[in-house]
Amino acid sequence: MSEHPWLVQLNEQGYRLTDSRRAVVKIMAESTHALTPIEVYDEARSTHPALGLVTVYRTLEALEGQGLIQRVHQPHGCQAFITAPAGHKHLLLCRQCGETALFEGDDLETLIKSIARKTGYQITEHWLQLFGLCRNCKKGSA
Amino acid sequence: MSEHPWLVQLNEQGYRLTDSRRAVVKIMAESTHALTPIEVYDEARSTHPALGLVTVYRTLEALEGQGLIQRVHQPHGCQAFITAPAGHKHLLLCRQCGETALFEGDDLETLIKSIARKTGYQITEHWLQLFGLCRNCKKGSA
DNA sequence: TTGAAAATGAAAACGATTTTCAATATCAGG
DNA sequence: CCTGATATTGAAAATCGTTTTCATTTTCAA
Repeated sequence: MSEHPWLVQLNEQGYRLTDSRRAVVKIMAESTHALTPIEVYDEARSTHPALGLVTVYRTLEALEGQGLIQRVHQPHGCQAFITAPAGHKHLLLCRQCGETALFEGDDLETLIKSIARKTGYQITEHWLQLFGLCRNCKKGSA
Repeated sequence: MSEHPWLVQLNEQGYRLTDSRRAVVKIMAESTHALTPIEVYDEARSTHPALGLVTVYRTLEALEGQGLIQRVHQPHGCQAFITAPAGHKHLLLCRQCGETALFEGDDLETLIKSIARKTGYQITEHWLQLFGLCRNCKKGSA
């Protein structure tokens, strides 16, 4: 049985591989939507009914620590997670169905440098996130 | 006694003016840092010791509803509020002292249009936030 | 001045997250 | 393949931030 790359990475970092972790990783790695701990819990129990919510929290924490998932901030709450993009990408979220898309955004360099000059701040990090309607939801609401 | 503009606005919207609201408004309107409900509570009680935390929550909710304050999202939490800027501005936060600065950022139009074209999303809102060190904290850590 | 209605603060309820802990599962070494 | 040290688990309890409930107080229009 060959393990998912995330499990391999966790294992290399000293984490043991358990069915609970496998169940959580499967759900998170395959989702195109941001999922809250409870949502992960509910979905993952279809594979592994004995799973506890506590373990979901702990596994999400480990995955976040490894940079494999990231927290998503939204107007309605900030508990949901998605797969972390490789490289520096920004997030685009559908307000209706929650689908996420990613885009490169480093045209920001110029803007950021100019802000740094104007404000005297040394800027170390930036968050850019867009909200809207995905292709599908756009049709539905037209 | 002439009231703070925020209180005038609340009053015009049908809210009654109370000492509790005056205390919360005073703290929020004068702060240059993002404040959590508990921080507002603690600071406001120096003026009005009888203040209850519940009333802080309710007043912050009213102020947010009026667009006078806004929630700030940070890596460590998303419960803090700051004065809402007039017009569309973006946020710059000092990671060390929490001081906030604002800047205009509508050079984003081009970027946003291009993302919309590429992804098929209809983009309705954007969040841009920068983190770094303010002029003062930069010195301290050098 | 008065009284209806809004607002208050204390306490209880609530939901999400964390901690505690005894039982279980993993996996390196024999 | 066993075995055992130890990481991991899930249930329950604890905790934290926030919301609701409710009897009392305050505001403000009449």
